Amino acid sequence: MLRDRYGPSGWWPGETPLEIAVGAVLTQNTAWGNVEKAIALLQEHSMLDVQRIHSARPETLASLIRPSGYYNLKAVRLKNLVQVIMELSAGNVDAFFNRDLEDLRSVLLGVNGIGKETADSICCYAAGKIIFVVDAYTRRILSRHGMMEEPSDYETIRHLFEATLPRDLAVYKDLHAYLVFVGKDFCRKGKPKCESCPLKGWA
DNA sequence: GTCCGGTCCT
DNA sequence: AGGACGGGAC
Repeated sequence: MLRDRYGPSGWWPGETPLEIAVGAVLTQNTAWGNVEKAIALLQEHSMLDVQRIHSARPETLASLIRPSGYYNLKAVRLKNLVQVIMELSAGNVDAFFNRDLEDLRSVLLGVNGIGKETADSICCYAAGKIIFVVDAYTRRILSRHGMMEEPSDYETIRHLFEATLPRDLAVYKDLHAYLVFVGKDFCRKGKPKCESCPLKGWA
């Protein structure tokens, strides 16, 4: 239903794996529009770079990513992320992502400030690994359609999708993107627009 | 005033 | 379990 409605999603927005990973951290509990401003500022200051982020003062980084909110917290989180890229791959982003999914995921989860959703977003969209990303929209949509016992564990929901979906990276990328589209535009927290929702009639 | 593509700490 | 982090858009 969602593919018919939306077509290829083109997700994740971002030109490079590093930009995608940075975006994944910056968008934590934050509207994407604000993240775009922050990423644009990083680019304008040539700061979308592992070495630059690594050597930047947290306050400098924070001032650039200010529009994305939680800027002091996220500045440290970005530095934590590039720190592990420096340590494990000498700052080589491609090399860092070129490891087994299990390995990459556990390394990312070991970074302070990167939880499951952020780790899986990076694995899927920056590293191209087949892993399904669960977020607040996913939970809300499943819940409202009576497809989920509440509260459901992150891993339980992830495995629910992974047990059913074809092992196709494009499908994984697109479905999560579609759920975000539906979550933003229809299955909103406040006033859901069920009548015009693409998932009207689904369960 | 509410909500946002969470996560960590107490 | 509850609180902190926070600017920007509607």
